[in-house]
Amino acid sequence: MSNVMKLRTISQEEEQARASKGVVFVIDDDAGIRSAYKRLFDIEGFLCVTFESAEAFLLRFEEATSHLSGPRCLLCDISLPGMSGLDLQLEIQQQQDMMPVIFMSGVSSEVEVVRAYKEGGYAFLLKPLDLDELLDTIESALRLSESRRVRKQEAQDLKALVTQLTDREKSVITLVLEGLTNPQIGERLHIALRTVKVHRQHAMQKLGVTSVVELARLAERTSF
Amino acid sequence: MSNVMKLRTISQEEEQARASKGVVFVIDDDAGIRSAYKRLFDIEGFLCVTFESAEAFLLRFEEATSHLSGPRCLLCDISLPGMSGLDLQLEIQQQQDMMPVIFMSGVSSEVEVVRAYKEGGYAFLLKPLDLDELLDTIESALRLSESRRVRKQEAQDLKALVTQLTDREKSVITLVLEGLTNPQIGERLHIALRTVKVHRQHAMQKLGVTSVVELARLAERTSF
DNA sequence: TCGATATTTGCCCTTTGGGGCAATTGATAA
DNA sequence: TTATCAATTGCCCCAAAGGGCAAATATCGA
Repeated sequence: MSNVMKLRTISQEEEQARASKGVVFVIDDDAGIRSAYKRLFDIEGFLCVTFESAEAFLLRFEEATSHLSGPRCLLCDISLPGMSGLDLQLEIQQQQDMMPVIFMSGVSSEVEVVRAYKEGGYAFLLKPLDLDELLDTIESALRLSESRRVRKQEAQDLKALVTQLTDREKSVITLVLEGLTNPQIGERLHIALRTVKVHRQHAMQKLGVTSVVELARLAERTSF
Repeated sequence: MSNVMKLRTISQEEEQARASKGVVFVIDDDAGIRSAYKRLFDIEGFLCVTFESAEAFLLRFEEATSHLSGPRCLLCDISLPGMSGLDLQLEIQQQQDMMPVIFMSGVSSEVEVVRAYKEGGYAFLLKPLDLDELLDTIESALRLSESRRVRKQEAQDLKALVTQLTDREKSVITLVLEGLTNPQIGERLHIALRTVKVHRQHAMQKLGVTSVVELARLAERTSF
């Protein structure tokens, strides 16, 4: 393995390690400001990717970070040449990711601020920026992003489990969750007691639960 | 019953009916504006109570509406003589009620708007107000207030149920919720199987559930 | 001191739950 | 056409849940 390869490998690991702590996208049309933020967030241990415009962000942020996992947020100047921060925000809210957007601005009208919040902006920072406030905001935005991701992942996992069930198994489990006993379920579905037991058993196995309590807990977190 | 009494009774019923739809508190130092809002919200079927200052609101809103139940929100001009809308907002966030606060303002600096949102303001409306937007905002704030109330009520009810349980019953139920069987619980607590069953039975009765599934569901919504 | 409540346990009985073993039927994929 | 899988059911067995009846102890407020 060449030295270059070694370095590159280390860099990828480092990249993922940073991404795990948080990916901070920065959009600003001033190259100096971009590099200042990049330095700051690099020091803080985040992975920072900067863009010069909203259009550039939409085009490239996905390919730039799709191989990386971790919470993410966007720090965006509200007044940008081309697509504005507010319009970008609308785009982002449409995506499934819904990454929190933190706006910043030096010369904002109150109308812009109100619109930013109304359209789901996570925060609005006015220049001159307070460094501690900036970092606090970034961190809480990343926490929100992470908790959303976790919730979404859980929902997906559960959905995957449930789709493994056959129709019969699903209907049996549904009645179990309504509190019916096996004999009652048998009557309801016009099947023998033994059949109910088999379906119930299979379903419990597939769902990876060993007691009704676990089953109920799992069912609370999804919708059968 | 005198005619006056009759009228008063009807008025009280009407008052409660309106309160059930929603109580809208309005704070503005301009008497003309206050009465304009009052007329508007009266027409819309809400119960509207106006105040000329934040101080007056804090002093009198509770006695004025404590006998009435229903969702509530506050529509407040941000610039008021004396205590400002923002300071009032801080007070309100401390209360258990946490009624949503909608700010309005004609001449707001963006700093004020940002602070209002950061401190938990529900919305910010800029003058000139759009009537539809105002009503939409009021209604969604009232919905939020209502859902908070419902959630809180549920939590209280459940807590009341749980405190009815004796220590022994609680510990048995806890282990049931961990998925242990009665014999296992008996071993764990060093009590006879029959004793476990009795505690379990009593606890289920007190909690008003008839199956483990219901028990688990209930437990998901509380923290034992 | 007396009655109410909580805690405990034993005996006994019925209903449920869980599951092994075996067999049939129908559908679907290789 | 064959093999796999879902659905079905019967027989049998054991463990667990639910609960009636009765009784002993302990605590605690009236």
